[in-house]
Amino acid sequence: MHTLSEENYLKCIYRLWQDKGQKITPTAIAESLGNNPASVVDMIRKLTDKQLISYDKKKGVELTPQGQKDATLIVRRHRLWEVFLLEKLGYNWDEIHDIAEELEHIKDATLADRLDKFLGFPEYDPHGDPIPKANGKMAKRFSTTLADVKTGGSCLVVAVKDTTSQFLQYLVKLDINIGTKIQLIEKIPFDSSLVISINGNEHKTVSQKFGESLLIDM
Amino acid sequence: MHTLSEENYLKCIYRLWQDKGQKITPTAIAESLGNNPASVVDMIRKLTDKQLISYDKKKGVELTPQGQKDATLIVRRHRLWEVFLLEKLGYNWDEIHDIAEELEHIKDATLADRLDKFLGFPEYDPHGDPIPKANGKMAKRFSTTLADVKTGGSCLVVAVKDTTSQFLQYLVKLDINIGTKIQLIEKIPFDSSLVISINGNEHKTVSQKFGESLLIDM
DNA sequence: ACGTTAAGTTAGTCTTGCCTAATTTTATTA
DNA sequence: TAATAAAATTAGGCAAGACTAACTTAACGT
Repeated sequence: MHTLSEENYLKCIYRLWQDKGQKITPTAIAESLGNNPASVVDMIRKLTDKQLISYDKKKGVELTPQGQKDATLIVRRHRLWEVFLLEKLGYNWDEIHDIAEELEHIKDATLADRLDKFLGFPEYDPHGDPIPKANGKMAKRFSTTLADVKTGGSCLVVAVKDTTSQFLQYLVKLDINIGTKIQLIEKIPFDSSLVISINGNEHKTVSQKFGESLLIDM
Repeated sequence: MHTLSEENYLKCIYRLWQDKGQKITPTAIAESLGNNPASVVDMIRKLTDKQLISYDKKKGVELTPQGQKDATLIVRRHRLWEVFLLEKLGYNWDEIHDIAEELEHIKDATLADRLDKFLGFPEYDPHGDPIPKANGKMAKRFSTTLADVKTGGSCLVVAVKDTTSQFLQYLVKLDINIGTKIQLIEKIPFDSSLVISINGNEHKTVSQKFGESLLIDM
């Protein structure tokens, strides 16, 4: 199988691919992983040799069918472990990502499937991301953010785009969870800040960045 | 905290210490890990610098109080994960060791305690080894083996000293489990083979090595 | 179109953790 | 006790995966 590093690169490329659908450049990968672009070039060569990705200066980095399969499995494991940590071990929303980051690399042919069964075949992880099934398919991924809502409109929080504990802890503080109802009261033209009402409560102002990190369903 | 390699050395030293109580030499560690003695010497230096072990040519390798604490935690995590894999995910006896070998290195301050609670604070792991408590204490460890039983005597299997899948699969084949009753019918003087009766069934002959790998309670 | 900046790449280095080969130290035994 | 065997150690090296510095290629604004 793959090394820890290879798996992290694969997952990163997969995420960038899902997020943007745009051309994936070495620099983008480097930024995403906090690595040096030179290191990324090394790994691109390695993963290309292993036929997990292809790289073309025009098209950028792309996952091969095998690379997609492997990356999907890593994501599947990550999200299943997150469900386990939250539901079974009682961790908080903001604590599970980093631990799942380690657990996802445990190698065993049947582990993910057994865990999936044990957890009752969940469709979404605690952050609202769909969990790939054993066959690679997965439920719909949400893409509309709070920043896309029209003034006066209401929506439901269905997922988060950012899983850092800084963001998640902020959500806890604001009492926002998966399923929370948010109404967009006003957009401030100056800096695109958003004035919102959470569950019909008093108005609060959040940044544009915040709005873009919260996935919603209208 | 420690690297994967450091943790594996710590655990190995801990095991050798528990097993024999004798002097722990670089060669013994090398054999146990399947590494070259030269590599062991490197790591001894590293762990000594980190104040986890002490090394004296006369006394051999010894764990410092901190080293004991850290090693105990690794063993705790390993055995708790084994219980989880067997009881919750339905793995077989002989499949869990290698997976737990990876899971034991997951680093999180509260993970072991949460898992312990989730599993109902088990005292022993599926191989009959006592699980260290959060405070480092643990239940009695059995030390008498089937090879110590007197001819005609009976005993109960309480643990295995060998956790390789070769041995465990052999046990499955013989229908021996934790709690199985075994009577020693005869010892063959020539090669110390043992003629036994498992749960009162027909006589079977096992090797001395086999007898020494099965921990029992009289 | 050309010069400047950004992106990508190459070359060389470092650390970790392992190795082999050679050497020194310790044990064993004739 | 000397000879030999075994164990421990040192020296040097290698692969993975990161880095910095330097160089090349691409992009972009005037």
